[in-house]
Amino acid sequence: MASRKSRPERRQEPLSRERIVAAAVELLDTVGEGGLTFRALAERLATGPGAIYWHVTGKTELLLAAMDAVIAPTLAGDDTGATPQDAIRALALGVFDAIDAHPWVGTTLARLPRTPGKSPMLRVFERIGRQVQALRVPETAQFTAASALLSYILGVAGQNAANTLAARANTDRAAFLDAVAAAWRELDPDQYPFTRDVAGQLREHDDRAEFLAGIDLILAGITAGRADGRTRP
Amino acid sequence: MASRKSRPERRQEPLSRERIVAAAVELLDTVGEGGLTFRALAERLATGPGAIYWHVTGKTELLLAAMDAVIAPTLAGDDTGATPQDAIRALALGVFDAIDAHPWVGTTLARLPRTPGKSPMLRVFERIGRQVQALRVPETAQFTAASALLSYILGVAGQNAANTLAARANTDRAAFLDAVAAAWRELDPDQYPFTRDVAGQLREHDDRAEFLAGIDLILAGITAGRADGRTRP
DNA sequence: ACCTGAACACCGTTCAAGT
DNA sequence: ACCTGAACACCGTTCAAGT
Repeated sequence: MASRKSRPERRQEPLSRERIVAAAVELLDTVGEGGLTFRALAERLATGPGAIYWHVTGKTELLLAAMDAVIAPTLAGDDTGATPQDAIRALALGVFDAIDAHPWVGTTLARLPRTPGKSPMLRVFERIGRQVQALRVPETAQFTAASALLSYILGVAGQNAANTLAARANTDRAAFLDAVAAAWRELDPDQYPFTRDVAGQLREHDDRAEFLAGIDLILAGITAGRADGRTRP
Repeated sequence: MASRKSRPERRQEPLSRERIVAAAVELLDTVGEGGLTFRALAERLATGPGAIYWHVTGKTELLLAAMDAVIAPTLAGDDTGATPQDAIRALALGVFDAIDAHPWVGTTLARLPRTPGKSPMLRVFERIGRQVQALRVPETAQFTAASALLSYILGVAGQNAANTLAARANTDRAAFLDAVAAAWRELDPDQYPFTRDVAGQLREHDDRAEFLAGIDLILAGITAGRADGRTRP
């Protein structure tokens, strides 16, 4: 239809919000949160740092846009057909995997200032909420249930991202977990009896499975006592 | 017993880790995370920035120490006498209140690199874990249960801290919640039906009560199906 | 042993000047 | 309208030099 240059020359592509955000994600994935710099970004886009400010108001907006670019695609799936529980599990795993692949999302989430209502996490909240409604949770309890699920997801995301980054800084994940387990076992038995007890479980533990088990715990709490009857007749 | 100057002259007090950490907490409380600067800290302590490095290895260690100074006192309480559920609620509320009073703790938590095993949150994990054991959770499920509770607490803490900071930046909390609710109500009904539905509940909602309700949800999940009998006989 | 403060190698952001 | 890049006002951290 429309005419197209057969060889688009990379250097002359005009700057745009999308190109900037894409470059930011790439930079964040490659060199981490500390590597996202207006100077580095400008160099990658073959301009000066000032040019970026024409398309983006500042670093905060850039980070929000980068997060959204990573999170939004994981919510593209269709929930029809699955049970609400399974839809929530799938949703949660999608966010988990996205943050596992882009740890900077997890560590950035907590730090960003809340513009009223507009956050990449609102998409997740909405999707969870719809499934909570499908679970037939009473209206007054829906907000609590959806918030609890989202908070848990964000909490794990942050922890897991921090661990991923720490593991990356050291050698690999297995070695890192071993180091943590070893450190736990050397704790003062009077002060840390429980932590020492469970240190052994750290080695063969699967972050993803553990995450899902926590989701199931909350789901069980949400639906507790209204399945086949109440505990007190 | 030992002789003591009656008027300790403030200016000559020697520098020490404790004084540095105390000044850091004060600075963080007063001017926020962005306000903690080695230069500002040095000025408050009447020295040069270099002096601080003699007592502290860098900014990360300083932040960890500041967090620990705020969190550790909230765990001083004694759990004997209370039910495990109540002990966990008290513990969780202590952390919640500490982070509510010092929002920078919540936003800092996720970002800090994990030194193997040594984190201010390990204290919380240990305390939760002991109560999970007291709940008679099977050994293989203890780690999952304690982790889920901790992750939820951290997730809420981060969210709440971000909200507190956003509210502080705007006018007050009530006005901020109103602004969020208004923004939610203006969302596209096709894309955000649930969020629009619950926007009304945001106004009379109590963060602390909501937090506790989430804890109870997880506790219910942890103890589900083993109180007065199983759902399937 | 502990402190000082200038200096180094960076930041985010702004803004006159260009096209 | 959009881009350039020097300049401003900062950072964390280091380190020779002092006491």
